[in-house]
Amino acid sequence: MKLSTRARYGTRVLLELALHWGEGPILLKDIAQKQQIPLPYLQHLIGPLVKTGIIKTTRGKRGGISLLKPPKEVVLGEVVQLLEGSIAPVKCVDNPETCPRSDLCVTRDIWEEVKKAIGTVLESVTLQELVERQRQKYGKND
Amino acid sequence: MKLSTRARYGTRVLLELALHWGEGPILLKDIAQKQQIPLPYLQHLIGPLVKTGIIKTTRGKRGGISLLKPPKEVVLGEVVQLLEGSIAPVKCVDNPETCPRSDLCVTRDIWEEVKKAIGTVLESVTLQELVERQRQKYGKND
DNA sequence: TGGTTTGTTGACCGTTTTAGTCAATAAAGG
DNA sequence: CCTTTATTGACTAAAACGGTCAACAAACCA
Repeated sequence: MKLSTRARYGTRVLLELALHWGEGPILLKDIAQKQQIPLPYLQHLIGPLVKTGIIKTTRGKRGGISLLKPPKEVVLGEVVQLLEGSIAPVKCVDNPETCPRSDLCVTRDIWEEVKKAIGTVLESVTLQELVERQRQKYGKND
Repeated sequence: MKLSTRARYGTRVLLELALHWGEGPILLKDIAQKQQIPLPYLQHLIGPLVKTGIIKTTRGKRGGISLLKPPKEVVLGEVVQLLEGSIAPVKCVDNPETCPRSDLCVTRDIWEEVKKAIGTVLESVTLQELVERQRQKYGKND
């Protein structure tokens, strides 16, 4: 029932980008350092984020990565979903056909409710909200 | 973000016991067959359930395992918690000291909300309710 | 043009976790 | 004492996971 490091790191990366929204590309190296993520690992993390159009990358001098949408429009649900593959606590919730007992299994119904509950929380949080929460904790100082 | 097989099997085992509440011990072998769980695996599953007093075991002829409390009093939360170790989606929610950034990390706050949401669902379901749901799906026929 | 900066990709590795098995043991019943 | 049944511990195979390395590609700059 643990979230993968991919998803945890991924949200932190996007939070970092959201904090610097509007300031142009941020270096992977800097993100790695600020968020304490191994750089080579980070390099792989961003792949899916680019592919789905959440961030864009810029190469060469003064390059880096940056958000494609304003923080207000990026919801945590899609991010976790993307990096985690699925937020369902069991396979059969997303793919009933993987278990022959799916249609009559009452425990499956519970796992489905769990998935919904998780989804509700994650759909209700945007990067913008994370930024605001962070600013409240830290004060404006980065 | 997947539930372990331990937890999935475990709830099915308890459901099976709840369905036969009041009928005396049920053979591990029968449970294994009905719920399609490998018997040797099942043998290990029950260990923690016995230890925490959710079920009791009886050896020898006409032995097996049985619930210690009525199904109404067994809540899914404690079962999953027990078999899963924890329902927190990240370590730092249960043990803030495992991450130095815990007190200032806003993503951690979100994971905490996720944990609460999962907990709320699981605390709201008892074995008795699973039994009733199952009877509704199947009719009274086992 | 060529070199430097930066992201991109794919192959690879070591560890841990997980699901599952096997076999030896212990208790209860008949 | 023999059979039935649960208990325990050692063990294994496979997958997942976190992480690294190195070769490559694009953008920029001089």
